[in-house]
Amino acid sequence: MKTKKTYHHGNLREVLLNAALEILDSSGVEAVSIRAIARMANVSHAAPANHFADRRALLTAISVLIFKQLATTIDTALASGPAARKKRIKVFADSLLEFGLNYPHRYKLMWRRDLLDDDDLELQQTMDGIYAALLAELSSNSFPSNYSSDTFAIALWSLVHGYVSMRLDGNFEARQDEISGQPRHHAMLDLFLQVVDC
Amino acid sequence: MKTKKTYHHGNLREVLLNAALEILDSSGVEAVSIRAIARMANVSHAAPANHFADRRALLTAISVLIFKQLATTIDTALASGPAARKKRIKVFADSLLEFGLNYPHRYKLMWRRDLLDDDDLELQQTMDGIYAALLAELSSNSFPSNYSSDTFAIALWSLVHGYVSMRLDGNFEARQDEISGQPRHHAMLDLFLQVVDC
DNA sequence: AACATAATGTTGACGGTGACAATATTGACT
DNA sequence: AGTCAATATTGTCACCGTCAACATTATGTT
Repeated sequence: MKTKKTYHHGNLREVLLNAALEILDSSGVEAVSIRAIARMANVSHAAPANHFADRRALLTAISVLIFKQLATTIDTALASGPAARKKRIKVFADSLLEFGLNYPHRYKLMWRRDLLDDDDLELQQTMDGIYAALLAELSSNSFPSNYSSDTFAIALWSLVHGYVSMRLDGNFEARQDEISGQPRHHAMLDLFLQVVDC
Repeated sequence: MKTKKTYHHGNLREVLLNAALEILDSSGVEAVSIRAIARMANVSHAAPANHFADRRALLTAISVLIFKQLATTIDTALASGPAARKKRIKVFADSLLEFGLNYPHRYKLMWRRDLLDDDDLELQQTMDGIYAALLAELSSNSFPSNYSSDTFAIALWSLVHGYVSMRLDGNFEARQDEISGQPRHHAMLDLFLQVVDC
C-alpha cells in the first residue's frame, strides 16, 4: 500500500519542471502553481520550496529551458539554411514565428517579465545569445543608409513578436490570417523584407 | 461615528471602475482584485458582484473604457493631422505607440484576452472600429502590388504592437531604445514605411 | 563505524483571493 | 400600503503562495 518508495525523491527538481511544462502547455501559465506540480509529483505542497525559492523562481527556470529550446531551434535552422543574407534573415524570422505558433503558452511565458526574475543571469545570457544570432546575420551595408542593423533587428523582431502575440491572444480572425491560401505571415515578412532591396 | 451615509451606495459601479483604473495604472492588472476595489470604495467584499459578474467581467468593462479612450485619441490625432496618406499612416502608428508608452498597464490589459470576455460585443465593436480606422487610411494602390491593405495593416499593427510590448515588458535595453538622440521607434517606423515607396 | 551537518520532505498555519449562498436593507412601482 | 427587484452584508469554501516547525535521509569527516 506504500505508494512512495523513498522519503527523498531523488530527482524532484527535474520531475517538477516536467510537470510544470506539461501544465503550461495544456492550461497556460496561470495554472502552473507550486501546489499543482507538487500534487503531480506525488509530493507535499511545500516540497518544491527546496528547489525553487518561490513561484517566480520556478517560472524563471522554465523560461530558461524554453529560451534554450528556441535558441537550438534557430541555430539548427540557420545551420542548414541558405547562404543568401536576405534568405537567412527570413529563416530566422520564420523560426521564431513558428516556434511561437507551435508552443503558444511557452512563447507567451517567455515574455512575461512580470512573472520572471529579471536578474537571472542564465536567462539574460540565453536571450542575448539569440539576439546576437540575429545581429550576426545583418551587416549595415545591406540596408538603406541611415538605418543601423540594430534598428533593423528591433524592427524585424517587433514585427514577428507583434504578429505572434496577436495571433496567440486571438486578436486576428482566422479569415484574416490567410491570403491566397498562404499564411498571412509569409506575405507580411516578404513585404517587410522589401526594405532590404530599397 | 457612522462612516457610511447610506446602505445603498448610489453609483457604486462607476466608483469601482475608477478604483480599478487607479490600481491598474499604479500596480498593474495583477493587483486589480474584486476585494481591493471593494475596500477602496468602502464597501463589503461581495458588493461588486452586483455590478460585475466576476473578475473577468470587471476587467472587460475596464478594457472597453480603455479601447474607447484609444479610439478617441487616434480619431483626434487623425482629424487634425496631415493630408498625405503616408503621413496619416504614421500619425496612426504614432498614436497607437505613444498610447502604449504613456499608459503601460492599460495597454497591456487591452491585449490580455485570457483575462477578458471574448464574447463581449462592446469590446469587439470598439476594437473593430479602431482597425477600420486604420484600413480607411489605406488603399490598395498605395503599396507594392501583391500585397493587400489587410496585409499591410496587420504588418504595421504587428510592428507597433511588438515594439510597444517589448518595451513595456522591459525587453529592450535603454541604450537600444535611442539612436542619434531620437527614440528608436521613429527610425523604425520610417524604415518600415519605405515599402510604401517601393 | 559514529557522528554531525546539510539536504530534502512533511505537516500545519496564515492571509489573500474569487466565488457562492443566505440574509438584510432599500428603492421603485402598483 | 404592499410587493418585488435591486443592491449591500456576512459568512463560508477551496485554492493559492509563503513561512515555520519538525521529520527523515544523504553526505562527509573524524
